[in-house]
Amino acid sequence: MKYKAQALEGKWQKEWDEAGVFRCLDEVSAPKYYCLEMFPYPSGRIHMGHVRVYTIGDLIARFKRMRGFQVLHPIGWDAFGLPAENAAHRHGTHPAKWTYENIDFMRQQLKELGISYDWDREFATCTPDYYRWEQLFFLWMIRDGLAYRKRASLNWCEECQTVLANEQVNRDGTCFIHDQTPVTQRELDQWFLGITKYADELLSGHEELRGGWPENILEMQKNWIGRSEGAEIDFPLPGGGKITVFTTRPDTLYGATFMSMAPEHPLVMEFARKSDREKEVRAFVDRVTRQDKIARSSEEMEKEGIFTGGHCVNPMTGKEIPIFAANFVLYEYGTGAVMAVPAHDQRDFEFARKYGLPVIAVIQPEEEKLVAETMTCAYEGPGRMDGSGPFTGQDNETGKREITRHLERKGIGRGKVQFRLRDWGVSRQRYWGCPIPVIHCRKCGLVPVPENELPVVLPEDLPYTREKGNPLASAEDWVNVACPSCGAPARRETDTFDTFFESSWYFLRYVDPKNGREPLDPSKMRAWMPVDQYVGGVEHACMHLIYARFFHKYLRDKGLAFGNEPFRRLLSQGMVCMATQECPKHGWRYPEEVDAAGNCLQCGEKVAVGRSMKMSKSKRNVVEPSALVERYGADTARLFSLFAAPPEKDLDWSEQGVEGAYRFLGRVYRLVAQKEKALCAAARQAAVAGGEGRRIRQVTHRTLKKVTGDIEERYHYNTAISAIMEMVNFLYLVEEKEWEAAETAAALREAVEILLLMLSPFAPHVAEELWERIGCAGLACRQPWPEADEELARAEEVLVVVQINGKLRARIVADADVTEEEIRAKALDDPRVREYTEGKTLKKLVYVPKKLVSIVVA
RNA sequence: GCGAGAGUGGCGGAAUGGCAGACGCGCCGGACUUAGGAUCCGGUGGGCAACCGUGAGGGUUCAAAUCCCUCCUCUCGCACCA
Repeated sequence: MKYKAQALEGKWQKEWDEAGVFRCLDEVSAPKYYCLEMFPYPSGRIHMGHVRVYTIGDLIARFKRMRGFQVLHPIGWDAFGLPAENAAHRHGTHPAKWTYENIDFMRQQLKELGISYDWDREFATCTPDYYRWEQLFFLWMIRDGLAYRKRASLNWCEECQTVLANEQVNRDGTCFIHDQTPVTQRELDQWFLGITKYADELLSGHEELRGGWPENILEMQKNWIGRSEGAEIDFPLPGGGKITVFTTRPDTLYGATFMSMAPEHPLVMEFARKSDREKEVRAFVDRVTRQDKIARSSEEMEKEGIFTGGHCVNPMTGKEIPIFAANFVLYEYGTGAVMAVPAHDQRDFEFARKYGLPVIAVIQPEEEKLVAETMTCAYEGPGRMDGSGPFTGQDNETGKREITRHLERKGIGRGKVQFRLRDWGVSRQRYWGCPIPVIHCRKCGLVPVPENELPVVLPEDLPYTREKGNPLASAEDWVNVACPSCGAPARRETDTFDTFFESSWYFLRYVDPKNGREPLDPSKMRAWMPVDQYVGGVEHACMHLIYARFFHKYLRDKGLAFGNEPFRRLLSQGMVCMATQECPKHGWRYPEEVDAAGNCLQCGEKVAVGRSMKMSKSKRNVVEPSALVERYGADTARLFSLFAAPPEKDLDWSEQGVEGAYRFLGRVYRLVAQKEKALCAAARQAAVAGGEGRRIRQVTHRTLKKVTGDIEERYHYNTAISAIMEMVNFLYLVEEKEWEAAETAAALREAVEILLLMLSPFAPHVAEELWERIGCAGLACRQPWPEADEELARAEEVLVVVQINGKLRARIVADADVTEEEIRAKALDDPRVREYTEGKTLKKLVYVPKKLVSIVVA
């Protein structure tokens, strides 16, 4: 009679596996549904964040299967990446070994959770069978001019003799391994992908996604892409040549009194050298380039600059203006130089006041007249053009267009749409990644590896040491090759791809994961894409999701993908959080290092309970999924994850909440087990009945309608579960005799069957077990989702509340088909209402059908 | 700093302009029991009450947790972590 999750879960996982119920076949007539969760990085073990995403995805997959869809629900491993190298560095384990062992362990953990994956489609991105195709895509991209080389600056540690990721740089600018060594910037040639060519389409594609994607994600992407309209303007240099700037305010051109350049801009040092200011300018540039880029763009950051010694000419006024290097100008954005209009840009204003540069107001607002000398801040709003030659008097929006036209006619400027989005740097100076299929030849330069020589396989048998940077560089057998073009000795590129490369197309490969002839089979792509539901963390809002959309568009242009957008719907789930515990002597404590009374098990001191934060090993506020499954079973872990919060919100982990979920499943189990005999004896067809039978059926169908809507339309699984709980509470209160009487027993059998089917996507193992116990044929997870009987689900009575002057004063029960007149009369006649309205004038009466009557009296 | 979110009982949450607190946890009481940290049943925002209550303050409305403005606090992302 007792609910024993463990034995029962193993049994059903085996049954599902043997029946192959989750294998997704290509040739089926049912409509397709592609449900995908963001694949995991094989970091070692599953964490609660994984449990949450995969449970949400599985709920959707199982639900859609019951809804009659042929569901594709795959899983794989995002298996290249930095942690494998860090592990190698720390523990001496080879990245490949570490990765494959982690995959084996985590696969087992996912299987224990009973997630309904088609395991036949599993792959790891670190295998040549997968990455060979992205090497091919890259060769295409080179040919299409979408991949190109550019110098870019990188974090460099002299001690490691290698490039560092941002996360490997300490806050104080030192190396994460050698905390005495300052990280410097070093310029290297890198591969870039021209994602900005798709910038406009990535933005306009939002129209297609609207409705299926959360609005906040679209907003974040929009800001990330950062489209802004303006103009490029050439400022001639007195000695010949020019500097081009991008501005969104061509209307303020007459007010440009100096120019600011990014300290990294090569012209900065050139000007300095020519004017003997090299020393002081160099000092400034060195200091600023060491500053944190985020801090540098902050508005609060002190605006700093230095005169470079150079001048250029304002093309409208013909005046020479000085050129400064300034800490707030970013080299990556626009042209790395901006015209400074202190009267109409706050940053320029602060800068001009600080360095005593002229301020000229060229836009006048409606209400007041700006005088440069008395301005205390920049005026950035609209107005009329002033001191702007022939444009004076125009409205500034007209002025933007007119000045741009004028510049275009004279050939010294042009209208330009600028994006904040930058081209994607994909080179990584690392070992554990996909080799970039290029060969460096002395004579021929960069030579792409010929397609028929792909894949360039990453040698996994290299001894891995951190000592000399990327081990690929010293793998002589691998690095030294004959140039494919001239046959002379040449060297392979030793950089590997950014791991976002792999995650940008894995969802396409799942459709046809074993295809050895081609990366993607067009007919299968047409059949299965797009992904109908994508589930993943909000932290991927910009980078992964934009890269993946970009890849899909490129592959569409190559005729391999179809449609414009790969993910029709997106659900971005919140984080899993838990309270932290801190011992005054031993610091952060794992939950199992604290006793029931809240004392540290090591020293007995009282631990301080901190506020709930994202689960992380560093704070030790983590719960091991395996321990949870061992203790309560997978169904409890799943049910709690779905019940504790709606999917898009952060979830607070609570041991007691888990306990509650477990208790609920026990309650369902006992209910069915206790009534097993009566249920098996009951008729299989619930009749349209009156009395108690009808009441039972009403509860059943109302619950079914609510649960269906919560899953299908609202994506609120927590309220779906609470509705199921309410139904179980109701069934517990049904009297013994009703389980026996024929008519009510049939209604109760129907209730229990529907209950188990509703429970099946949430807690599939226990649902399966009980489904079998009450003598139902087949697997619960293969049954069609039941249809709610609208007639039974409909409310027969409505509760109308009466407000008087905004305060709730009475409640009225009426038939569901009540008319407005009836309810008005009934409301005004109610004794409680009369008490408040007696002797007063009725000023207003609002009736919200079947919900509320609002009376205003004076 | 910029961008995106969140803030409701003792706790997780429910209610998306219309009964604030569904459901669960915790707590209190009862039943059963040799026993209960099992199970089943009931109660549970505050206040004696009028009433008061959704981070703070203002506004719109017959009606605001929900819409608008100002502010506070917290979380996530910011391009080499995935």
